[in-house]
Amino acid sequence: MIPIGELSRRTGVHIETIRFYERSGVLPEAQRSDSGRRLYGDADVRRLTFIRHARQLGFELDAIRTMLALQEQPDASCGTVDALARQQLVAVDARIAQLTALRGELTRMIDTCAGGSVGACRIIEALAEPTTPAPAAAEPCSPSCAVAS
Amino acid sequence: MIPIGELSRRTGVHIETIRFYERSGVLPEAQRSDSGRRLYGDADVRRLTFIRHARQLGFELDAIRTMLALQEQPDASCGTVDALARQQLVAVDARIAQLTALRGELTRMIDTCAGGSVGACRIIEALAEPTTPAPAAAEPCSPSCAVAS
DNA sequence: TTACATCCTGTAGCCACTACAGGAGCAAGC
DNA sequence: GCTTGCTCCTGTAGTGGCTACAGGATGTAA
Repeated sequence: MIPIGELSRRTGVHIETIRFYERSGVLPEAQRSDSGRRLYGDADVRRLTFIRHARQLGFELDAIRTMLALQEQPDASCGTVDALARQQLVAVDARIAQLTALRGELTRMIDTCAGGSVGACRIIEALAEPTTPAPAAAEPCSPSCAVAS
Repeated sequence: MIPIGELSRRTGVHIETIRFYERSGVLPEAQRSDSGRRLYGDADVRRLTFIRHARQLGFELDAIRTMLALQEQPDASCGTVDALARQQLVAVDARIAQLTALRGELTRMIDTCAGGSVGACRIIEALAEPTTPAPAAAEPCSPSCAVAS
C-alpha cells in the first residue's frame, strides 16, 4: 500500500488530479490509513495508468468511465470500446484537418507582413476580414477548440 | 445602428458571447437605446469580425485584446502583432505534431482489435500500458488539450 | 524538538463560453 | 387596445478538466 504522493510519482498524475478523479467517480474511493490518509495498491496504479493514457489520447472522462465499467465485465463484447476508439479517431482527424487549415492561413498572414507600422499591417488586415468559408455556417468555438498546449 | 441580434447574425457570434465579450472588455460598452437595448454601428461589426476571425485562428482573448489596443495606435510598429502570430504558429505546429502521434497510436490500437470480448480486447490492453515516452516527463493535459470540436 | 515533507478538507479560480430564470420591450395583426 | 410571439435585458450558475490556494493535521529524520 502506497500513499497518494507515491501513486502520483509512479503514474505521472498530479495529487490534486488524483483526488479530483476520486471525487468525480473515475477512481473508486481509496482505502484509508488509521489517520485518514489515502492508501493505494497495484490495482489502483494500473487503473490510474489506464486513465492517464486514455486522457493523453484525448478520451473524455465520460468515455473513460464507460471503458472502466466494461473492464469489470470481461465477458462483454468489446464493440463499445472499439466504437469509442473509432469515434476518437474521427475527432482527431477532424481536429488535425482544421489545425492544418489554420496553419496555412497563419503562414500566409505572417509571410505578407512587411514589418512596417500597425496601420499598414497585413496581419491585422487579414484578421479584419470575415472568414473565407460562409460566415453564417461558422459554429462557435468550443472550449477545446484552443490551440495552445 | 443595429441591435445585438442583427450583429450576431452578421458576424456569426452568439448573442451571449457578444455580451460576454463586452463584460470581459474585448468589446467596448455598447451604446444604448432609450429603453436600454444595445445598439451597434459599422465599427462594432468590423471589430467583432476581427475578434471572431482571430479566435478561429486560436488566438486567446488576451492576445486579441493586445492586438485591438495596437490598432488604436496605427503608428506603432507591428512587431508585436507579428510576434503573436508567430507564437501562434509554433503552438499550432506543436498541436498538430502531438495529434498526429496520437492518431498513430489510436490507429494501431483499432487495427489490433479482433472484435472478441472485453477480456481479450487489445485496445484496453494498449491503454493499460504506461505511455511509451518516459512517463515521468509527461505533463498534465491542459484544458485545451482536448480533441473534440 | 525542531524542521520539514506529506497529507487532509474545502473552496475558489482558470478559459471561453453556454444556459438558464425571470422579466421588459417591441412590432404586427385583429 | 389587446394578444401573440419575438427580441432583448440582467444576473447567476454550469461546463470540462483540472489547478491553486488556505489552514490545518500527521509523519519522519536529525
